[in-house]
This record gives sequence, C-alpha cells and structure tokens, in this order.
Amino acid sequence: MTTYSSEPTKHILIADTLRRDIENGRYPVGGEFPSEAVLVKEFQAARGTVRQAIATLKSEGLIHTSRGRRPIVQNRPLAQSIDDFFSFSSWVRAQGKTPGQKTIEIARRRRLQPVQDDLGYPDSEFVVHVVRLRLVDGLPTMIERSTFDDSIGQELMTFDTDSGSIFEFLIGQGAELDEATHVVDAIAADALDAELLEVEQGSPVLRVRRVTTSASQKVLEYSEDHYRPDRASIRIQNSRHSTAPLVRASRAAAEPSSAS
Amino acid sequence: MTTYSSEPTKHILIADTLRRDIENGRYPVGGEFPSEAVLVKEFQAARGTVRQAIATLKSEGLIHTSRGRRPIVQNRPLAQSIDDFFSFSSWVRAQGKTPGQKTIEIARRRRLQPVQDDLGYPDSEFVVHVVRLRLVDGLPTMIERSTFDDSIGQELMTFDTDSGSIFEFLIGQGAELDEATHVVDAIAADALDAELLEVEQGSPVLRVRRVTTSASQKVLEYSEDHYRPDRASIRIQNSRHSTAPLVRASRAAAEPSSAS
DNA sequence: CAGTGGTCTAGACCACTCG
DNA sequence: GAGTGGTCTAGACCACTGA
Repeated sequence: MTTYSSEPTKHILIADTLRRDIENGRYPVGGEFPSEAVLVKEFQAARGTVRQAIATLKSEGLIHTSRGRRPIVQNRPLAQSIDDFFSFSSWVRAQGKTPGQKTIEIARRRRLQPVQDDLGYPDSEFVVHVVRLRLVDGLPTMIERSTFDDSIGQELMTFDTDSGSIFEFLIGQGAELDEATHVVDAIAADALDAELLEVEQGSPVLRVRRVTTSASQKVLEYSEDHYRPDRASIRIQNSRHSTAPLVRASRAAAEPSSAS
Repeated sequence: MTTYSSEPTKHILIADTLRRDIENGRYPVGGEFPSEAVLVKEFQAARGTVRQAIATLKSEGLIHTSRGRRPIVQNRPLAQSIDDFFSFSSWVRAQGKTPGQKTIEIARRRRLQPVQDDLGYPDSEFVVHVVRLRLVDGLPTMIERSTFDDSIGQELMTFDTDSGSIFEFLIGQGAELDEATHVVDAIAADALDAELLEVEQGSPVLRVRRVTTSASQKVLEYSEDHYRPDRASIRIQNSRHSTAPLVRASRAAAEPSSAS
C-alpha cells in the first residue's frame, strides 16, 4: 500500500486486473474464480506472487477462500477509501456532493498550554491555528478548529486555505499523516458555532476531536470539529464473524427529511 | 483466519509470540521491532513464514512497516472484541468498570408505523419494546430504547432485563445478530433523558441509532441510545496504509476531568 | 481420486533508510 | 555501504473439497 515512485509491481498489476474482471462481471458474484494454477499460467508469475495478489483481494473483501475450494466472489463491499475519513473534502465528494470552505482565521502562535487534551497535542514551540467553516453544497455543515505542529504548519501559511483540502495538500507535500484517533461526543453550540452554523446557541452539535500522528507517533495535528447534527452524522458498519475487517466507518450526510 | 481442527501453524505461533511480546512491553510502543533476519534465526523458520506472521500483526494494526526501516510498534490498538461494540455490558467490563441497568419499560405491541427510520426497522406484526437506563459504576450513562422483532422479542419476555446484557442473552439463545449499522449524531435531551440521565432538558446528548440484522439482512432489532456525553464517547482509530483493517471503533468512557 | 488452497523452504535481486 | 523490508521465483508437502 505504501506508494513508491517506481512503476507498479507485478502482484499489484495482477490484483488490479482481477479486480477489474470482477467489476466487469467476468467473474460474477457468487460464482467461481480461477484457481491459482490457472492464474500462474495466465500471468506468467510464480505462485507466491499470485497468492499475494489474491491476498489483496481477500483483504478488500472481494473474494473468499478456503482450503480445497476455489475462491468465491463476494458481495460487492462498498468500495470506500480510508482517505474519506481523514478528509472532509474527500468524504463530501464521495457522496456526490460539493465541498466548500471559508477560512475564518489562520495564525501562527507560541504554544501556551502544555496539554490541552489527553488525546495528544502538537509539542512544537509554535503551532499554526486554522479555523474554517466547511460547507456541503453551499450549506454550512461543520466548523473545523485545527492546530498543526510547526513543522507542517509552516507549509500551510503558503496554502490558500479557501481553495480546498488541507489534508490532501499536506499529503502532497509529503507530510506523514498516517494515523488518527477520533473521539466523538456531543456538546452545546458556542457563540461561534451558533453564528456560523446558523443554529441556536446551546443547541446540540456533534463534536469530533481528532489527533493525527505520523507512524512513529509524533503528534502532527489536533483538531476539534463541530458538526451541525442535522447535516452530518457518523455511520459505522460492522459484523461479527467476519474474517479480517472489523469496522467500517464513514461520515454520512443526513438527508433533508426528519421534520419531527 | 479460517480455523482448522489441527494444531496451530508455525506462522500463527510466531505471530502469537510476537503479539504477546508487544503486550508484555518487550517491544515498547513507538520503539523498534526485530528485523526479519533476526526473527528467522530466533524461530528457525524461513523468511516467508516470518513475513506471514508479520503480515498478521500488520493487519491487526500492531506494527507498521516500510522499506529500509525496521518495523515500528504502533499505538496499542486496545485489543478489543467486536462484541464490545454490540454490547454495552461487554464494553463497560472491557473498561474495567461495572455495568448496570434499570428497566423502565418492557412491552409487546402491534407495530404501527410502517417505517420509523430509513436505517431499517423490524417488520413483524408485533414488536417488543424495551426501555432501560444503563449505568456505569452506578452512574446513569445511557438510555436505551430498543425494538425487537417478534421472533426474538418473545424470548425476551422470559428474560430478567434487569439482570444483564440482552445481547449476550440473545446470542446464547442462538439469535443471529450478525451485522449492525450505527449512526451517530447529537440531539437535545428530551424529558425522559433529562430525568433519568440527570441533565437539563434540551442539553446535548449523543444519539446512537442502531439496526441489527442477521447475515441475510433480516432486521432483528432497532435501537436508539442516548448517551450522556460527559460519561461516554465513541473512539475511532484508523491508519492509512494499513492493508486490511480500516477502522477500529470503541466506545470509551470519558474521564471525570474536563472542568472547563 | 484429482484438484485446490494453506503452509513452508531456500534462495535471489532490488529500493530504500540510516549512520 | 551495511542493513532492512518489498518483491519474485521454484519447488515441496499437506489438508481439504468434490465428483
């Protein structure tokens, strides 16, 4: 999964081909899949390489394998990028809607509080604060209050934060935003929430606090996002006895309905 | 993943040993992990076998690997059963605390509304409603309003709903509670919430709506749970480039702190 | 029984990281 | 440049499935 500059490897090419064949219907859902021996000949590859490609498809939930049997093509699992959970813009686009943003404030400040939250917090001497109102199809949906470690915050000062996804920009700059922990709860809207999200002060908002770290656990970002609860929610799907994948989570835009 | 009757295979033994070593602190979080070459010698195994064990740990989110670098031990992804997300009792016990419950109402009614929620709803002629106040170490934490399909609701009438986990009871009865979708948002506390959770009416509560289905997608339960947000929250951990597991979610009890 | 996937071995080359 | 993980090969034995 780690992306390298060089061209795709063989097992990735094989996996891509097979994935396409499943989507094309060459291997129908519930039907059978070629045996490893066949694939070895078809792709002129060693069995290990073929197995690596098959492992990829298994981890994506596209096929199911067991000993003695041919692989079985599974129910199409809503293909959804993990990036959708990191990036508001990516999430909104995945819903077929249009993301937007209005920067309220961007500032570089000396970090004062040693620790604001037991979740974690950037520990550089200076931090960069960004406050933005996020829109879905033009509707105010979320207020984002992010704090970046100075190492990546510096690059942010050169970025037009009204233009799009900070996350995607930073990834493009090579930032190691690898892991995140989100904590979700509910609080009362403060004055800023009320004004920008156009709700009553004190009304409930969905709060998502997030700490993003590098793979080596250096805290790179802390963010506190307040969602207008009638326009966004978090959806978690899971199943018992499923081999590998435990939980899939995605923010799902609320429908206009529910006029109770 | 598939369990066979025979004894564990070598790569599973290796993975188990390494997993235990991580938990024991032999390989501290953020620290380094033995190289493949070392493990090959230590376990007298071929490199492929060692790599298979390592792949397992990666898929569990325990370590992160990349080319040229030694593996890095990840943030402890609180080894946690998926049941913890289905069952409040199981979740609370996993936190080392004591779950409790006080039944407010249990009733069997003719189902009136055809569909209450676009999430899904039991479609039997009669349904069983249960309303319970859930406690953590004696503190009111959540109100649970569940609606069961008559097929499993019947068995519930014979169960002392003050005695423990409905979910665990039903599983013991052979109920096929296999898949669930949770939708999380925030709403204002209603009169019942206010009284039982001991909060102001209109103050924010965390709402979790859940639909539980069998593997064949028959809706068996619909539940709307209201959490007191200072006593419970939902925690989601995820990482980019991890092969299989996309998201881990767990409800985490809030600490007493936060006196802003 | 033949065919299949699961496991394991022993070697090789390469891309990358770090001192 | 030494060490590391990512990729690939070629072969082997075994456990299980299904006709």
